[in-house]
Amino acid sequence: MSIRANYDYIKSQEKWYQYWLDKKVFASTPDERKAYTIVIPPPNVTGVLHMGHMLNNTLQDVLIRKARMQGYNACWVPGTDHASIATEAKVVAKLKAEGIDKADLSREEFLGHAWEWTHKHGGIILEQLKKLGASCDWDRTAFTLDEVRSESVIQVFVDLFKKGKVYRGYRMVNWDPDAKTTVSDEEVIHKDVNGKLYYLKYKVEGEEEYVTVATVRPETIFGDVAVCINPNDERFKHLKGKKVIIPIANRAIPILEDDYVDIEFGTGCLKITPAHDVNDKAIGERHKLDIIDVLNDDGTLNSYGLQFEGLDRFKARKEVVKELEAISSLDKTEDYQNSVGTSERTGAVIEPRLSVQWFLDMKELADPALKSVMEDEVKLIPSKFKNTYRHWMENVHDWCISRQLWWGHQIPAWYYGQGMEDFVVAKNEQEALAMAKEKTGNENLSISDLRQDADVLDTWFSSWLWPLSVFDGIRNPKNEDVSYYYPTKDIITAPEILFFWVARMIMAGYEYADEKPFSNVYLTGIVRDKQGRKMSKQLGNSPDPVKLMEKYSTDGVRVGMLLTSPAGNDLPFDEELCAQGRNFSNKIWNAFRLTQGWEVIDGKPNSSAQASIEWMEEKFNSVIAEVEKSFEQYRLSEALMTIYKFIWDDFCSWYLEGVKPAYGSPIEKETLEKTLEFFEKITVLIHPFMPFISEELWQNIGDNKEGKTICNAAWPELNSFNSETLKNFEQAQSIISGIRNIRASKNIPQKEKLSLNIPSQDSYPTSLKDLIMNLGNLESMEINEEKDGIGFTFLAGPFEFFVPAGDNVNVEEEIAKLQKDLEYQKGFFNSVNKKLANERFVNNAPDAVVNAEKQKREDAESKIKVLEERIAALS
RNA sequence: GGGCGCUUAGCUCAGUUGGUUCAGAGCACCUCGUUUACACCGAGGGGGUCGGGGGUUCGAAUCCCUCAGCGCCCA
Repeated sequence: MSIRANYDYIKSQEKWYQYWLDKKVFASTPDERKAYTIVIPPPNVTGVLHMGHMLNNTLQDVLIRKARMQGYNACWVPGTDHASIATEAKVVAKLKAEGIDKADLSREEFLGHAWEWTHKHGGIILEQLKKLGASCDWDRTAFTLDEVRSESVIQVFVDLFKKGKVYRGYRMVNWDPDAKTTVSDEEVIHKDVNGKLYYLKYKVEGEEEYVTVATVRPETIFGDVAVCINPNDERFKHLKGKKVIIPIANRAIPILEDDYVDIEFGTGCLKITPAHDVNDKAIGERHKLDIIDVLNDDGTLNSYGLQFEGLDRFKARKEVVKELEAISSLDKTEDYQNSVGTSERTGAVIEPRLSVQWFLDMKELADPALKSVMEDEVKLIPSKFKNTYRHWMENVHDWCISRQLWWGHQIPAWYYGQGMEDFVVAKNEQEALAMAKEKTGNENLSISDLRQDADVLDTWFSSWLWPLSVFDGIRNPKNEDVSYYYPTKDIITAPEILFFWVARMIMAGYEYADEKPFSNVYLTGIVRDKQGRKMSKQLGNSPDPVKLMEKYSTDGVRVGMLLTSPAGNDLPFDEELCAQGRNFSNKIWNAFRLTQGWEVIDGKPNSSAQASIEWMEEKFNSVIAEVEKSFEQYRLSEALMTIYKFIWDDFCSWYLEGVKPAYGSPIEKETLEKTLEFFEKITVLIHPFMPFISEELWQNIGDNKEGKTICNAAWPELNSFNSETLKNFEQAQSIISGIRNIRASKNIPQKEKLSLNIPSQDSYPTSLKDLIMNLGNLESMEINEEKDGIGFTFLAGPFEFFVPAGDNVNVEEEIAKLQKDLEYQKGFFNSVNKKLANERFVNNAPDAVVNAEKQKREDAESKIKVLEERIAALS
């Protein structure tokens, strides 16, 4: 292979991804192995990759690649979401730009445009996922609006209707006047805004008196049907049974009494507008009041708004206030902070509106879904989300599932008359006709008498079936795939859609498979910019992940994102992180380069190399143990950091330096073989995180790689390790560091060989002598307690080492340094001593703790002695 | 308004049941180095009264109370 000083990642990435596709490495079919399944959170079909996807899909890829190497039958199912409201909005905007108005199109024509748009943009995001190395089983790519998924959705709707859980109701819903559709409670974002509270005067009919009501929405006075007071309110007793006149409208409405009215709040007098407020509607029902809706679909006032008809509600508000002022019906205006619901999708202010919609009764569905999370049958990671989850599930509302859109699954309900109950729900037209005939007893009904509901279902009504529907488990329960792959293992998603999606998938899982959909829910954070702002298209603060991958390599960006993203925490993104990832990649590349540049001779490892090899065996196993522990807890950042430090510090800085032959000298064959063996294991270790460079190197280590891939290489097994070996090596490391420290602080050149006097045979592991001499660049290392000469001392463990150093020594400086050290040790000794003198400590603390303190005291004592002797010798 | 969570080095975060290894890691920073894999580098180093106050305990970053600031969810 060519050995460039920098890794050529662009070529490598293309080459290996294609290789994996050609070899069908990611394809999965049921077999005798255990399955490890992840279904992708389907991105919007017409979307493009953003940083959130990058993070989310890298995490999935790490998990699935590791599982694959561990011998599981790993299956990561990709797919896309039709994203009803978002896609329809995009298509409408696109048509508008071309001068076409949606209202002028038939449903079929519009859907034609929508499909065209989908086909044009649909593949983009999946191709981008390939660029980031996603090891999905592409043969299984699913779409929420394809045939299998659509039929599944319809089947579930029909089934839930039969079970009485899906129903049609005239209810207050959240109306998005921009998209002209309802949205679910979960899609409404409440924002605090500074508004005004208007005090309006309503004249009492036949009297010269006025009552004052406070409202934030004066434009709704046209929908008023009553004014309400608390029955216990003494101030208004005399008005009972009278009527008031709505200003401008000049319509008389009754004064009613209801406990709901808070005597303390506002004026104690409440206007009742059942069409535009949930609470008003409840009062209206109690008093059997009319409902007057004053708004059109698009948020403008209708004919009830009289001269304000056609004005948008906010414009109308201003005009109405002006008019009220002009006719002296405005008492006063106050600043008022209130909460306003806005649409998650369009940002429009949501209007509460009464209309006939389809709902799903959630109560029974929620029970098993709540239980499974509370009992960790389905684990939330991090678990702090359990509380939020429980709160939501215990207060779950019925789900409004109909949307006044065309792009989506059309509701399978057919109407045959004008009555509220004149409809049937069926899988298709034929069945509907048969049912309608039976229901009406009218055998003469024909298809043309049926009219299908024009609305489509909420997008989440298809996504909630995803873990089952991707395996066709709704239409064909117990089919081979679903039996094998379901329940899936992990789902990786953002906390924002915990309720939209995760909770509902759990419900659907229990309802349709009698089993949880996944075992672990890994909740990622939000990717933010340096100023902590959420990355968004509008702000333009989101880097293009594809460009980043081109600049820093895919592996580099993956590492950069993973290094700083513990589950549930936001990720303050910084390009520097990608640079760190790229640097790491380059470090590994060059370590490999080193191993390829040596001349090789037959032979056994020299003593320094032998010591390094023995240590590396144990170190590797201890690292595996640590990594495995992190993975168990889904602490992927931690696992990666452990590997990062292991490779950079332990393998490159210590091991390779330990086995590296002197310049120009050859390496023993066995040492090189061992080294490459370790290297191969290291490529395996980093593969889940850095799929490309690991494959590139793995292919070049050892023989018989023809046609094979690291993707299927065995993940290292968990072995025990000898901690004595590790401890000995650490002692050698601190001796070497001591020597290096002296060199650095005394300006002794790296090349100048030094001698080392060691206090005793026990002060260091003898098998590591040559390693110490090698890495410390020593010419001799002798047991010699004589430290009276001129030189420097340092402590490694409890032992004192001495470096004779002739001319380099500044005696006064040295004594001052030793004095400072001595003072510290004395202080430390005193504090430990004080602790041990405390009877209550000695009596209450566990023996291990007390003994440790005693050991500390002993060590300090001997250090003090050593330092004092040394000072005396120098003085 | 109700509920939940967070506050540890300049930044991002670890810190399991209070006690060996408890004040840590990575990055950033400083010093030195044109060494023979890598300057996308090496060796070495500095930096925190663990948000404030109080309490429990022989002992608190860790448990309790309280105050302050921040964030999330719900209405």
